Amino acid sequence: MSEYMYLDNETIQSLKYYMPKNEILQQMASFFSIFSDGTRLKLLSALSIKEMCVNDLSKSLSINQTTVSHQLKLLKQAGAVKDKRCGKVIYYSLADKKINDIMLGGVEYLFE
Amino acid sequence: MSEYMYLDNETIQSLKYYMPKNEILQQMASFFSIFSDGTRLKLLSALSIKEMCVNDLSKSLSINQTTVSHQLKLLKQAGAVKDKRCGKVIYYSLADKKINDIMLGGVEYLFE
DNA sequence: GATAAAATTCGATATTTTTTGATAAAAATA
DNA sequence: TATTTTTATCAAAAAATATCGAATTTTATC
Repeated sequence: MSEYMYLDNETIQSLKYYMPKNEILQQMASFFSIFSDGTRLKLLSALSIKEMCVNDLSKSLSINQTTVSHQLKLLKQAGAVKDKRCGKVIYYSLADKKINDIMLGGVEYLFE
Repeated sequence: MSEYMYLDNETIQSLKYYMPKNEILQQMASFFSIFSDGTRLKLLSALSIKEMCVNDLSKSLSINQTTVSHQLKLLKQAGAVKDKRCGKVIYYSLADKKINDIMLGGVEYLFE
């Protein structure tokens, strides 16, 4: 059994040149993992309607406050949301309209 | 402390009408989880170049053959890849060009 | 039918993720 | 300053995932 079974040389060269490097693949995986959890998608969907504080997100979406805080932290680290403090309240919002576009891309693939 | 803190009625109505239902959010999460793993992204990237069989993917990408098979199964269940048997070989390929577009969307968000 | 090649399933393990209660920290207010 | 409100952190339990060797299944070929 040779190293490759059915791959032609041209494809092997293509793989060599066009495959993203492991580090890039890891960054992509981290980015998409943002959207791979229902709780986070729920938070992002809500924030696409209006900026909100932790407690209102928790109450309106029926998610434990600690969980909301934790997931918002992940979302912020990933650059998907930003925050703004007004007195004792911290308002969260989508960091970029593209975040919503990516979610819509998923909906489109699934339901169209 | 009232049920909501700073949410106005208009936003509460918007949430009621525009928030995706939990089942939809779960389906979206499942879909995006496809792209949330480096190994799967590597497989999808390779398949975006050319259809390939399990063994060639394993050899060319240096991923354990069992792992390749396992992840391809997940990718197939999620509708991201399709397969085609030719004799004893099963060729895998992207199910839809959109799968590649979504990966490119991630690259774009990260690096542009 | 026997053998070999290719892919899948199974089972065990290790790792990561998610969730949550308790608690702490930050800011406003009395 | 003491208290209340709002959010974040910590630690632990629960759940989900990824990987890989061994065994099994499927198909082709001899």
